[in-house]
Amino acid sequence: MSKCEQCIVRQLNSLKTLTKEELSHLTSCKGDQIFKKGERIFEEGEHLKGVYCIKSGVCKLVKLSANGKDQIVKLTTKGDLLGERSTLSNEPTNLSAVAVTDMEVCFIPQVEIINAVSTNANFTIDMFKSMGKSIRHSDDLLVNMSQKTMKARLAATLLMLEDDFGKESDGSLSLVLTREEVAGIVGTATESVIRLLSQFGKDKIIKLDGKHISILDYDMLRMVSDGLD
Amino acid sequence: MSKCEQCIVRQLNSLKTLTKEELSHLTSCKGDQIFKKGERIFEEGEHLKGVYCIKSGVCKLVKLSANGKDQIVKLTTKGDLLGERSTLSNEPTNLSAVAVTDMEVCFIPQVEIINAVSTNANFTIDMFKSMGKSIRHSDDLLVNMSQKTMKARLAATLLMLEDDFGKESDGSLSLVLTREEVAGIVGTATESVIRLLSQFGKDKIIKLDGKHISILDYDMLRMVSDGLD
DNA sequence: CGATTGCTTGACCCCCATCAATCCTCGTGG
DNA sequence: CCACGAGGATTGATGGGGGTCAAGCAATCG
Repeated sequence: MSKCEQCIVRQLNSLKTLTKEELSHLTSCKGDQIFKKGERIFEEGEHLKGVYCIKSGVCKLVKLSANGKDQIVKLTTKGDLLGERSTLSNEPTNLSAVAVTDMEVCFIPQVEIINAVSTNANFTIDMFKSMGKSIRHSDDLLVNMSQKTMKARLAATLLMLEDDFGKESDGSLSLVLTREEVAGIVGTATESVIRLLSQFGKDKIIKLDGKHISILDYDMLRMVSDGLD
Repeated sequence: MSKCEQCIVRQLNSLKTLTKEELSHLTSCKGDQIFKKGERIFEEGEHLKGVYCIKSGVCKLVKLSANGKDQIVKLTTKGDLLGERSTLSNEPTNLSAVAVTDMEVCFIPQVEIINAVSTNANFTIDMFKSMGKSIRHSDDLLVNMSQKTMKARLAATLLMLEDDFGKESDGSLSLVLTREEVAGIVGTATESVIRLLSQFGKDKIIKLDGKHISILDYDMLRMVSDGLD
């Protein structure tokens, strides 16, 4: 069981504002967990007993829509917290969390979070900031989803994937998703994703190598993402 | 200038957690403002100096998309706070606020809010709850926008309008919007809204009387909203 | 090495964005 | 009181986007 004081990941989220005392206490009460690719961390409607801090791996937050298809609302990774708002507002989650890759996470009990909020003003402010960012993210996404064409949405998604997860030395996107998962982000059918991707390939905007995707022409991709093509 | 202590509207939002002392202080430093239909309370990208508490009227929070069309992200009304998250996280707004009807609002300076957060734990918790609700709302909307057909989105919008704003004694929706505004919520062209509305009318699901809309068959409307028709 | 899961392509057709023209309605000024 | 203009509402025609079903292929795994 690793110590929170020495955890690098912690620097990436609101936990960075905790004092040494708070951290050492946290070490003693947190729990470490492993989730394998495809496993579910929690389920839509579940009542969470604390937050999860991601040490490694990638997780998708999904919501089942009326038509039975999963919509990926957000991808989270190293340093992100899961279930903060349910824990803080003491309400069931509205999303399910599913491991996209193998993951290491720390579980932090609700009491600790509530405690930190009521005694550490820095922590509170930081949580407000991160929730604010979350809302902004949702709003931006909302406008994208409702106003852009599928092509533009897919372009935006590819740019986002590179921005958030980087690329390998060969230039391909580090995070490898199934076509179905990409479709879940874009909000369309997998066939549409395939067709659009192959069109981008023909247009030399991206390069397809099996399931690996490399972006070749960033400017063009950005233009497509803005609907200017 | 009315007193905060006696303000009924305050009961509807996080300000209800303030103490008598905090309220009487608030009375002395808040500002009252009137906005006429169509006026803009604040603009996307603006740096807010505090939050607005809506005493009466309706306001739309909009975001300009790349294609130049306004997307309505949220409608707010009596008791809602505007600009909470920008004020708390000290960042520019990502949305513009425009009066849909004439409005009375109170302006509360940022200092007061920050102050309340750092001294009043109840206020903090309540703010977390309301921001949590806001995120949940955005997520739900996101799934609706990305997965549903226009018809289903419009049906969902009509149900939402009745839920949030009620109906008149004659059964018509209390909040009267232009077709263009409805289109801005649904995320489509005004012509599509018109065509879909008239189709709902023919199907006896709603009744159209000029710009006034009455819902006749709730069950059917809910089914359409779920894409089960 | 079968079987399940994911990928790809084709065909079909409906939904909806867009442009254009007309009608309606209401507020304003003469 | 009426004329007129502007913004909103409506209808039509048209074409492309993308949803859906079906079938075949590749890859991964027990």
